[in-house]
Amino acid sequence: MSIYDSLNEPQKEAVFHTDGPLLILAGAGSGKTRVLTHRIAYLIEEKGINPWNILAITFTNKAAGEMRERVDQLVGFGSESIWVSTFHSMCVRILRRYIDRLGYDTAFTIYDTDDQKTLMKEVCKLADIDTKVYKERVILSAISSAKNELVSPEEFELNAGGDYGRQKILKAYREYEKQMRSNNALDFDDLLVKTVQLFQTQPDVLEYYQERFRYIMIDEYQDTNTVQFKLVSLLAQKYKNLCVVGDDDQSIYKFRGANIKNILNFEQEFPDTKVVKLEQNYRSTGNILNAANAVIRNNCGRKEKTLWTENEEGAKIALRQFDTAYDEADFIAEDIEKNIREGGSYNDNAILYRTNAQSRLFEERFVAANIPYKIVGGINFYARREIKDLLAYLKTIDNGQDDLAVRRIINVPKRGIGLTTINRVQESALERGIGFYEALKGLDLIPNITRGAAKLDSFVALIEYFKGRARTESISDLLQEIIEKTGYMESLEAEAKREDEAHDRAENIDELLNKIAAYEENCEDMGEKATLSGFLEEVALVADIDSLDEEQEYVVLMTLHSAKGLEFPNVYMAGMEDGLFPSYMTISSGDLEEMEEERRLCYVGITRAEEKLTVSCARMRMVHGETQYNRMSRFLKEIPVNLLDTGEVFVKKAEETEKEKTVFAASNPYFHAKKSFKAQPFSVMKGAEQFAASKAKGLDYTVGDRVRHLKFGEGIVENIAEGGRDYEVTVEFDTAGRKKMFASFAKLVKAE
DNA sequence: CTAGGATCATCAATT
DNA sequence: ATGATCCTAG
Repeated sequence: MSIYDSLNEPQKEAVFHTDGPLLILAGAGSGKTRVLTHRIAYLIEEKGINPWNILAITFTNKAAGEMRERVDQLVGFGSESIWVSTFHSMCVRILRRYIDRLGYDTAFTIYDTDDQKTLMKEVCKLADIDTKVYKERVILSAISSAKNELVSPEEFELNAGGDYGRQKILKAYREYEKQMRSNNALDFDDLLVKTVQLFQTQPDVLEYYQERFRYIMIDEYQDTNTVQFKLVSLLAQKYKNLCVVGDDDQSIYKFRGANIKNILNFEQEFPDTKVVKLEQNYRSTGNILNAANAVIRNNCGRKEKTLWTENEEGAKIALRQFDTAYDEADFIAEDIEKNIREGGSYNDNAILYRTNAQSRLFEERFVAANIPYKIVGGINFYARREIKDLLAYLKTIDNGQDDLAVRRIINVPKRGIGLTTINRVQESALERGIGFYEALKGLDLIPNITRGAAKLDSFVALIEYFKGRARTESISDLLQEIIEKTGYMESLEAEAKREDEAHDRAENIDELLNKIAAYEENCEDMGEKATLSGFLEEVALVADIDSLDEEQEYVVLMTLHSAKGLEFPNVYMAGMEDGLFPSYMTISSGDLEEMEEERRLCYVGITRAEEKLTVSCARMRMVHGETQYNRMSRFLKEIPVNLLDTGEVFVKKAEETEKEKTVFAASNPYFHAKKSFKAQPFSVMKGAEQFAASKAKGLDYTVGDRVRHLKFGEGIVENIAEGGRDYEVTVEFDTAGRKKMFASFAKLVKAE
């Protein structure tokens, strides 16, 4: 009896195929983690591979930890020398060792999204870019896509051509790179890009890692992007022992640059690839699986496969529609309480939603009902103000080159150092080509600093003092001292606007101290030295999901994206409404591929459920402070009715919806209400469906056109929605504001 | 020059 | 509803 007997045939095939490229197409819940861990065990035990030569890449740190644990259980030894990590952590480890070859200091700092935005603001000022026209976010995402596609500023220039907007972005890209370099900082994308650059320019480094990683495994391969693919192919080039596991139906990170072609074209990229399909699902009941299959079937660009299961049919999928989002939250809270009364435990339940904002309603209900819960995602712990402030102190002490960090804390807590003074220092630093902190140390060289000088001096003295302490104290003690010496807690009290705010923030700081202590302890266990930079690096790469603990008794709330790779006995998918999921952006863009990505997300959600799935929607909800009226999500209509339990009240309505859609729509009081599509002249023009619809009816105007109304004057058509026997037209009038009207009554005329 | 208050825009998903 | 920018008083 060996550990491999419990595997099914295709699983065994995958485990025993150890040499050469291997593509495992693993449907949801088909036991891919089992395959990966058994494969590692097989490599070590049966093939005598040194664990040291194995690299496994997972999507989250949490998954990495679990994989190590499970290998440990199988093999009993050696798992600690397997390199299991995420792409980003792997790159950091490599870069800490070799990035000096690319002209960076190995003590580089990692910028998160907030830092990037702050820096971009700066960049736009320097490059004379109007952030009203080119938003920082937009520029940053353009740069990020460029990096993800391995497009350098030089190549970007070649592609930009004469396009004015592209030229602006190019300018920002150049300046951004320059600033990043002088701050000795890398953003998330850089971690990957620089590693690829390192491998491409330093053959000896590449050779070293190729030798080291003779067997490579990659999980969630469908969500890798172009850089990651490049990285992997460089590493695997020599031995070609590359095993990737993925499911094209679960690719949900296209917006982040994930390239589905990486999986669809794997066989072309790596000739002689063995392909194994895992189609037996062990996770979900028959009904849940059938619903998932029915939904995903509506997508075109996918590898054909159908999941099947030997599990029993199980309960039907509960579909509930409510008048308001409050009712929805009430129902779910009550339903969970009911489950608990019947002997269930909190951590069997998960609530999944499309946007983080939806968590608030549930949070309120749960607090009121005394239900323990944990919200994953939202504002990252390390993105909170108080945490970022304190980390900025640590960064300043650790790496004086990080201007952003220094500027963040120079007046926090308030020291009477204002913007003007900071700008003077900045200018002087720029002129002399040195860092901000360096400039601070040579104050006397800066003109026009008179009143501020004393304050700046004492700030520098404070930091220098801390630097001295950092050499002898532990990180925890250092942070404690920073908090005391700066009077940070007192300033929190003074700044707090809300009752409890200071208290909440203080709790977060305690949590930070705990995390530092845990890090120091962990280092001790591993026999490594706990360093400030080590801690800062760990901090930069943790995702909220990493803190999820299955043993803890709480209901988990998170976005559908975060739920990837997890499973729960009882799952609620909330807010299943057109406009929320799929989102307005997707609907109004008319982009088929985007819609398919949303559908995949829905598929991911459904397949998280083991025993019971509840899908729910509300007719009315507040979004961004205004009331929206939404219809049931189109994805729900793709689930066959015989798999659904619609509840007594709802049954009638569901039938009506099916048979007499128009009548139902017209009699629905909410139908006439406002559906606010925001004005999006460019994307709306692409709205092919809407365009076709309005044309078909013979309206002589369409979205984006200027029209004239008898009473309201001229305006722009923002939206044309089909409903009942008429079209509902939304017009933004120049003088009368936004109005919604029926086309047959409004008598709108196209104006030119 | 700095701090505090008022006004204004923005608002998917994540390492 | 929340965070950034503008404006004014000290």
